[in-house]
Amino acid sequence: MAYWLFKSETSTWSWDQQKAKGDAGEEWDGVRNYQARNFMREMKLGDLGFFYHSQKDREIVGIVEICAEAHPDSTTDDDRWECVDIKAVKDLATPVSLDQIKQDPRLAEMVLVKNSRLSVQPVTEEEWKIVLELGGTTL
DNA sequence: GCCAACGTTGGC
DNA sequence: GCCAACGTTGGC
Repeated sequence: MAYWLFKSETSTWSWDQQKAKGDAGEEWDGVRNYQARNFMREMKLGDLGFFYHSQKDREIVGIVEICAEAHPDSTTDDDRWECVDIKAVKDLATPVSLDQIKQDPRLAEMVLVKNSRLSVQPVTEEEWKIVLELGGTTL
C-alpha cells in the first residue's frame, strides 16, 4: 500500500466537487508534468491519498482512494498523458494547513514542502500517519 | 499581484 | 546535447 498527495486549486476542482462524485470517483486529468504522471503510473487500486487545496486555502482537507489505475487522459489526444481515477473517502476532522506542516519538524521532508510545484506526489507511511494525527482523523 | 522556482521547448 | 527563453505554478 502506497500513499500519495493530490493537489488542486479550489477554483479548478475542489474537495466539494470531488465528494459530490461519490464512489464513482473522477479522473484526475489535466496533468501535464512527467514526474506527476510517472507517480500516477505507479499507483495501485486501493492506494490512498490526501486531497490538498493549493493557492488560497493551502491545506489538506480530505482522503481519497485510487479507484482506477493509470489510463489515457480523456482530455487530450496526446498519448503521453495518463491519469488515474480517485474517489473521496472522508474529510479530515480538522484540515491540516501548510503552515502546520512546515512547523512540524517530522514533516520537513515532505514533497509538499520541498517541491511545492509538484501536483501529484508520494507521501511516506510515516508522514501519512503524522498528518492523520494532526487532522484528528483515523481511518 | 508579484516573483522565485521549476519544467519544457526549440535553436544552435 | 546544451542552454537560453519562455510559460506556469503556487507561496507569500
